[in-house]
Amino acid sequence: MSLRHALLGLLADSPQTGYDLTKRFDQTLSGYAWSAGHSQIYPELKRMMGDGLVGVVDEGARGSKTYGITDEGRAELRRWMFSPVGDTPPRNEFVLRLFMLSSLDLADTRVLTENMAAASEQEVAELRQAISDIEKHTPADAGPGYARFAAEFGLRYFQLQADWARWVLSELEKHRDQPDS
Amino acid sequence: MSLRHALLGLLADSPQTGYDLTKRFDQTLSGYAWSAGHSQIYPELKRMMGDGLVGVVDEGARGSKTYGITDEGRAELRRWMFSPVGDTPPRNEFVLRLFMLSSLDLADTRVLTENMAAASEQEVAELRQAISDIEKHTPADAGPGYARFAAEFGLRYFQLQADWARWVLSELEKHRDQPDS
DNA sequence: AAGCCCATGTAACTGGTTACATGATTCT
DNA sequence: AGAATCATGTAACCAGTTACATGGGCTT
Repeated sequence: MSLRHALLGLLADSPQTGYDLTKRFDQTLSGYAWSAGHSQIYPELKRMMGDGLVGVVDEGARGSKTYGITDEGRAELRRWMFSPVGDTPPRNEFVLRLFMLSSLDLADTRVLTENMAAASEQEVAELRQAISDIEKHTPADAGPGYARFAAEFGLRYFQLQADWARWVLSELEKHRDQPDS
Repeated sequence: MSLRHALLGLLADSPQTGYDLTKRFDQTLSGYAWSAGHSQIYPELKRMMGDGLVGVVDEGARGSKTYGITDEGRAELRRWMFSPVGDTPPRNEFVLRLFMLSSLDLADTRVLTENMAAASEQEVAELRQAISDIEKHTPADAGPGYARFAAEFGLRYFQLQADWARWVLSELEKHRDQPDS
């Protein structure tokens, strides 16, 4: 049940409403980590309150409830962070396609791989821009930048996709004389 | 509905039974692409036959049915391969944890990051071994090795995780004088 | 004959998505 | 006044997991 721990992690940073949490999922996690809609988040927050992991720390306008993490919640989050990974099976459509490349003929494979490389390079460029923006607005003596860490991971990930696709193209090039092997 | 396309991709390689397909998911795809159990695969194959994407090409012992991809199935697979990615949301527990690092104190962050680096390095070593085994048994004049492409991706992916984790540790080191920022 | 692997299926349940529904506040 | 955004919720549905169930064929 990773949704629960994702919510605990976000609330560990600062207390937030279900609405805020929905946006955070959309903006920061849904890229390559996890995703959830509000219809899943609101009921889960209630259940987590029942389990003592979070509490309502404030009620504002429009019936909004601000949830905060409890000590018990923090302990549970830490326990999860240190537990072995591996339970939830991965779902990565990009990688799935890459495993299926062999179902195409050579010409299609080249076109598709070229597309993948270009798309990944596009994402690299955007992330590089975003990171340099972050760094411009961060004083040199600030503490460790966790948002920066995540962005760096994303950058390296897309760079990997691009490099890998270019490498596949070069391997395919070696076989251009035997088009049907 | 990626399960359907994963099955089409596997059947495009060669006709197989539901049982075979279940094993292929386990052995090759469940690492970082996709996963599915037999209880999901058997009904889906039936539905796909209803939709004309696959057909039973052989019936063997123990009531086994060997499915093969149809022309219609091949066309659908190709259509999917060239369609924009992005529909199915990612689920990657490792990356989720990495986004949650900031919820730990500095000492815990160091220990956990060190663990992540070591685990990834272990996987790199195993994959490197597997790849060199593959290459030993492949004649130099063989066609493009798609299994090799996938393994290469895996290798680079775990190498990325390891490198990133080591980089985070070095960044944290820069801040060891301000333990609570 | 016993044990293992092959082989297929269904049922109950859980997690996740889409659609429906409502209303308050803020901005223009 | 109208539109956009804030804010929460439920219901129906779909995808995926776990558990239950059965039996044939192969090896020792």
